[in-house]
Amino acid sequence: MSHPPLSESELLTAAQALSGLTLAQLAHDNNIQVPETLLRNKGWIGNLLEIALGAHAGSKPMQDFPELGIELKTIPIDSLGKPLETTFVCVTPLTSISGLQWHQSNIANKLSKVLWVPILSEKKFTVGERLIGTPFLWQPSSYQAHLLQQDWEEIMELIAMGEIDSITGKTGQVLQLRPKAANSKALTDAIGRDGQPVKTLPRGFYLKIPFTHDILKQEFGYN
DNA sequence: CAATGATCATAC
DNA sequence: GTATGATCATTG
Repeated sequence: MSHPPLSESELLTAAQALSGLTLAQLAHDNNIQVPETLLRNKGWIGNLLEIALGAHAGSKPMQDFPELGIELKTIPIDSLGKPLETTFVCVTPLTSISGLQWHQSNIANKLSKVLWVPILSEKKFTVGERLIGTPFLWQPSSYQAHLLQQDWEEIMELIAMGEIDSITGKTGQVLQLRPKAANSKALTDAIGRDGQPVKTLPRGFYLKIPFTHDILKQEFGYN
């Protein structure tokens, strides 16, 4: 598919039609070469699915399918359906954040509706051998939304108070703040302990594995 | 061996 | 550098 889907059902149907395909098959269908490893192609799977589903290509801070209000996320899983990695959501704003509310944040918008595409990515598989699982649409339950908002507010409060360096990957129940940069020497503006401008490592919001695991269990059940 | 911290490619 | 797509790899 080279055009954007016109409706939610069209998108879901197109995505589910990919279920069972290997990444090599999908890559071939889209005239894309399969890398031997993801070491230098970390976003390859996500990009492949974007192309296959006609997602809005671009580097703007918005959903993949803005007209449908849907964000596309691939998620690597093992044979038991457990996520193998955390899920990156978006870059975290570190300045001009006073008064920013959860409901107007980029992360809340992106997580308001997600098309999850599980990829069976066990280590014994080459990239091309990995299998596309069953895609499904998800919207956070009131409880999940509450957990996300709580973590977001805790983290953003610390950032606003100039305590970003006290935040680690352990902060938060379902959401975490971690580096999101080219390397550990990258610098961006943030708020210092006395409210003064300081330089720090760019950060991003990630969904912790137990949280995304729960989403998958909720969809597919245990076992 | 899970989880946190570090890193890779690309467009602009 | 920022924003897109994430996974790598060292640490505990």
